[in-house]
Amino acid sequence: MTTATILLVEDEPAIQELLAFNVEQCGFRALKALDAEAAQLQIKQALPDLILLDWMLPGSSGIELARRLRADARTKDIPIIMLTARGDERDKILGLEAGADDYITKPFSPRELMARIRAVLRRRAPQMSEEIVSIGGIELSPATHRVSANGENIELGPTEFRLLHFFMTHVERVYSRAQLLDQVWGDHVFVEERTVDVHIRRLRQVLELSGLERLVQTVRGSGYRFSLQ
Amino acid sequence: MTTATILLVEDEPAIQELLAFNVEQCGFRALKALDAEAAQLQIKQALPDLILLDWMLPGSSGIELARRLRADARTKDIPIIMLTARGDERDKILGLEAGADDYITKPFSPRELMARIRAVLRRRAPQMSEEIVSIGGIELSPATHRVSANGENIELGPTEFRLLHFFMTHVERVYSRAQLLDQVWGDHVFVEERTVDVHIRRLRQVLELSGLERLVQTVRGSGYRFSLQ
DNA sequence: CTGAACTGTCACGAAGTTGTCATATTACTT
DNA sequence: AAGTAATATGACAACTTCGTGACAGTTCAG
Repeated sequence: MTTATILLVEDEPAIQELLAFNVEQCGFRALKALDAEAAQLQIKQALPDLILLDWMLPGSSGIELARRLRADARTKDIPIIMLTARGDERDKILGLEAGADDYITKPFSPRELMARIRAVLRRRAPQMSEEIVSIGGIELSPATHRVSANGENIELGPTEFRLLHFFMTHVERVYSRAQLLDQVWGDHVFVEERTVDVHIRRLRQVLELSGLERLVQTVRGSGYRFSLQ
Repeated sequence: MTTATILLVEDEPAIQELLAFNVEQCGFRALKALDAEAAQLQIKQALPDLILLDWMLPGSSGIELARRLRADARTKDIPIIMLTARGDERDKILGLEAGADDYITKPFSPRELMARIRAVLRRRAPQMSEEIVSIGGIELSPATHRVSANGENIELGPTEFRLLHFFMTHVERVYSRAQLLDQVWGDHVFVEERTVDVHIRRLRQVLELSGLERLVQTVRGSGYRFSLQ
């Protein structure tokens, strides 16, 4: 779950600051744009995960920007939440028509804003894989978050679960500690490479408890490999 | 099947009366609301089987109301037929997008209106029949809003009921707090994720009182799972 | 109006998880 | 066989996540 980037398009600096504060408070990264042109540049470069768009912008209107974004294949899937003045029904309708995902009327509480942001991001979030991975007597189901070896249930911590899932879908190949950190932990985390060793050990321990040995193999000087023999 | 209740949301009293007359003539029960606010109150209390909604309302628009209803888990399955002025294509498109099930243009014949009402009710019928869900000794009947475990009756609050219903129809799979909020509370309900924990606890409490344990399981770091094992 | 039922939020402690280190063990080289 | 580099392991403190009881705001029937 990498931190989502949110672009704030708002011409009033004071409000923009407020938004940025709230957004960052909740652990998101905030980008800022004061008008539609600046916004478009930012969007092309940074491809934010969500756009918070004030409907009343100087020059090119917010609705215009929304239309343009929806027309471009690269940006048409970026969700938009629009900020509108209270009770401006026409704007709401036009906005939703132009492809906004949700709207919020000023003034709004930080809590409501955050709730809507999370709701929209959640709705866009990719579905978790439904597919059951099965290999060498081990069965792993991401949807139910269960692992079994020869029918017996296995208990795994979150990290060991992800690690095993990765290995089961990348059999036979050797991965360095750095690669495993990228793939299983995420490429943004700062963690000692040796930490991988520890989790490999924990995974081995649980697997051996179920009579499965030598599945995770050490390749001295290179990394680890998941293999059936 | 009990007589269906139909809510008429129409600001023009004369037209509302006409609608009520026609509806009641056909053996349905008619509720009335003159604006969106009154409508929302009625809906929450009476849970009508169908809503006949004029698109042009004073204050908060019909589209607004429709969206709100669709966002709330309790009301999202209530069918909506919208009344539009002749040939207002934009409204039709928006209306269907917002979740209306059908539309009818003014002026309309009573016969046409009734035909559409019956059609929509019929279409929803299979869902309304709400077969009893039964699993692992628990029986849940959406129609009567009752739950029993091994024959013994169980008392559940509305939210716990919906939560259990969802779990019973989605066994084994793990759901995050966010997903449960979407599915059980509704998309646009803004509630802290931890609130889910509290309702899970309340549900567990009641179930354990009936000798059913470990049905709702915690999957640390991921969410919750309903499972018989 | 009053009391009961229900809901959402919070604070706190309990329980589980994680990253890191020190030390032991192993594998390889010479 | 000894020396050295790489890996395994056990311990542990910091950190997250979860369970739980309390509580205040609402709704609603009587």
